[in-house]
Amino acid sequence: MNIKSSSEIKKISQLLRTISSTPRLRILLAIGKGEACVCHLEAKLGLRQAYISQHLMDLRKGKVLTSRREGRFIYYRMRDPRLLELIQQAGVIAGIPEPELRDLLHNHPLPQCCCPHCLETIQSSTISLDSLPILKGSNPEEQLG
Amino acid sequence: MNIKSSSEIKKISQLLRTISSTPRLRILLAIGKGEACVCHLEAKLGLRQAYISQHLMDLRKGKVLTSRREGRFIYYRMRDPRLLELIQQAGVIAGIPEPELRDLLHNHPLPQCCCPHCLETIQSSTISLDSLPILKGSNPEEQLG
DNA sequence: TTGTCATATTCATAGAATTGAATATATGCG
DNA sequence: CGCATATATTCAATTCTATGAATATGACAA
Repeated sequence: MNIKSSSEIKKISQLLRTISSTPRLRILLAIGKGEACVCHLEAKLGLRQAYISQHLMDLRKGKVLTSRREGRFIYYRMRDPRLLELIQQAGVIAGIPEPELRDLLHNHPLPQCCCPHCLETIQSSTISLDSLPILKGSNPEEQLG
Repeated sequence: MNIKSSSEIKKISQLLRTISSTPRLRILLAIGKGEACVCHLEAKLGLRQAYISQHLMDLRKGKVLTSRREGRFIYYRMRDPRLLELIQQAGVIAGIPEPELRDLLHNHPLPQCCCPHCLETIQSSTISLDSLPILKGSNPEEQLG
């Protein structure tokens, strides 16, 4: 649109715009430094699958995330881990106090997820299996491996 | 909208959204670590005054800029200078090479501007006055002090 | 092949952001 | 005061973006 609006500025603009939406920020914080599959994010964020997939598509198009298939599951991770620091710095500038910020960036365990990664986490964590919420139409063998 | 979308995430989201628009990014880069008045930005960016003022209003509402009046001029500056580093870091993550990034962040002199600050800069700079572009309806005495 | 599970895609639309045009305010000067 | 300059505000129209609903794809198992 503007002659002087260089392609470099457009790149920065696109990156910031891509990560600035609330659901996408939540997805990025949920992925953190590791990996997450869609069902993981679904369980963690309480959003519908199709909705999450749409935002994951945006994040892929915006070169923010990469994906990797493993059987039926697709795992997403940051293309550049420095992005997490950028978000953190944005939080600092936005005036969020340290404790809240730390909490945002900390990844709590995820008993509601059914993917292999999370099952491992649950088995090796100190969370009592009795405290797990009941999954709708769930199959105990699948849930607990 | 989403129960789990905390107010902290909304703050980060709002900050990023505010700075992510191309014209606003350009304004922020033009201000840099210093101050700038509207006419300065107008000259530097080649955008209309009302348009710039609109975005400055957004940036003020988004707590990104503060303003200070000095006579007829109003000078804007970053509320938090770390924001410039954030933008720079976004540039790095967006894959902009160092030289281009350095150029984006570097503030070139501004002969087209008429505010007292710029007149000082021109007078103390090594730029030949003969090379200055002619302002429409300009008054040489005002231009050169 | 049929079925099921995990995930992706398409489409329609409500709502938000961007922008242009016109106009208003505020300061300083003569 | 009346005028010029610097900046702000309002309003309407267009253009994006976000979201929901429905459906499609792709892998695996029986």
